[in-house]
Amino acid sequence: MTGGRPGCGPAPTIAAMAPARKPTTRQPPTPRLASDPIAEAQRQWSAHGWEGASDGMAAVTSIMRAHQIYLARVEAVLRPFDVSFARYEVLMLLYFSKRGALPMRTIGSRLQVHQTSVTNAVDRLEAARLVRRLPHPTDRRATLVELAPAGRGLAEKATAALNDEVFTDTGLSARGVNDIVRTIGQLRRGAGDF
Amino acid sequence: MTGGRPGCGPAPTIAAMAPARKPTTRQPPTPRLASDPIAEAQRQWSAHGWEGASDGMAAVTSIMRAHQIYLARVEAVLRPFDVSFARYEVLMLLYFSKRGALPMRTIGSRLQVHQTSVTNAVDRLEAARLVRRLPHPTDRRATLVELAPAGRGLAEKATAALNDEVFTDTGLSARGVNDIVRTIGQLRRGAGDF
DNA sequence: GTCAAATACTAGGACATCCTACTATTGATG
DNA sequence: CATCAATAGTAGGATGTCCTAGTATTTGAC
Repeated sequence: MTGGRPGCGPAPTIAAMAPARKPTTRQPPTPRLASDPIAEAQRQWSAHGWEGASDGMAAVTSIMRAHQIYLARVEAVLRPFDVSFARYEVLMLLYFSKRGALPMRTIGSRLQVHQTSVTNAVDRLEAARLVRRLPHPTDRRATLVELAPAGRGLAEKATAALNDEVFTDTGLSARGVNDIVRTIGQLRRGAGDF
Repeated sequence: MTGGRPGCGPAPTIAAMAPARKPTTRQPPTPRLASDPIAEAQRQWSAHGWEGASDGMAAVTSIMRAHQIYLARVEAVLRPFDVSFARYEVLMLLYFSKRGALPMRTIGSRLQVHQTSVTNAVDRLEAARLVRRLPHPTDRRATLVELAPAGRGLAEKATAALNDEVFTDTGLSARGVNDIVRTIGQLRRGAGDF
C-alpha cells in the first residue's frame, strides 16, 4: 500500500473517459493519456446528474493521484538507501526526538498509522540494524525504539537526497505549495489531526 | 494496502515532533495529537537548515495525509458494498465506457496503475460476478472486461453513497476544492498525465 | 514470408496498510 | 488487596501496489 513502490494503498485516479484512445502509448507502467482523466470524470459526473458531487470527486481523485505521483518519486529516491518511505518516516521521527528513542505507540500516533504498521516497519528497520528495540524503563508493556548510529546517518543522507530531488522542487508553484498546505490543513483539522 | 481500510500504500505524515505529549489519547487506531505534526516537522526542517525544502516537504506530507484521510472515508462507505476503491474505479471506468467493456490494458492506462493491479482487481470483481472477462474480438492477446448487470447496479448505488457521504462534502471550502484541483492539475500536467 | 521487437496478460514475490485476536502489564475500582 | 478494564505490542490474514519473469500474439523490418 502501499505496497511495492509502496504505494500501498490505493491511489489511482478515478476514471478517464476519454472517448476512444488509440493504442498510442508505449511505456508499460504508466502510459500517457491524451486528455485529462479527472476533467473527463468530472464531465461524466455532471452528465449523470451528480453536479453537486463532481467538484468534490475531482478534488478527492486529484489527491489520490498526487499521492501516487509523490510516493513514486519519494520511493525512487529512497530505493538506493534500502528504505521505504514508511520506514524513513520512522527514522525521522526518532531523529527529531530528544533522546533518539520513542515507544512504539508514540510512533504510531505521530505518524497516524496503525500500531501493526509500526511493528512491521520497526521489524525491518531493526533487521537492517538502523534501530534497536529496548525495554521501556518504567512500563514493561512498552517497547522503546532507539535510533542506531547507522540509522542516524541514513536519515541524514536520505533527507539530503529527498530535499534535493523532491522537496525543493515539488513541481508546484510557490503559491500552489501554500494552497496545498493551507487547504489540507483545513481538512486535517476537521479530521481531528490537531 | 490498501489495505484494510485500505490504505494501502504508504501515506502517513512525515513526522510530528511535538516535544513531549502526555498519554492523552484514547482511540487506538488514530489518537489525537495536541499540535500539528506537519507544522512541527516544518519547524524541524528549518531548524536543521533545510529551509529551501521545508515548504515542499510540508506540501508532500500534506498530500500523503489527505490521501490517507480520504481513502479511509471512501473505503468505509464502500465496505457495505464489498468493493474496495480500486475495484470501484474499475467499475466506474466500465460504467462510463460506451460499450460497457474495455481491454485490461486500457483500464490500467486510464487509472494509471500497473497492469498487474488491474489483473488483481478484475480477478476479484469477476469472482464477485460484477464483471466478466471476454476474449478480444480482433486481438487474441487482449482480454475485454465487461461490466455485468450486477456490477452496473453496484456502481450506481456505490456512487450515490460516495456522493452523499464523501464527495458532496469533502471537508474543504469551495475555494479549497478549486485550489486543490487546479494546483494538482499543475503537478499532473508536469508528470505527463495529459 | 520470416524473424525479431513490441504488446497483452498472468504468476509469484516483496512491501505496506488495515483489521481481528491474543498475551502481558498497568491502573483504577471496590 | 484483588479484580477487571484499558493499554502496549505481536501474530496472522486480507487487500492493494509495485516489480520481475514468462507465455502468447501481433506488428514491423528485412
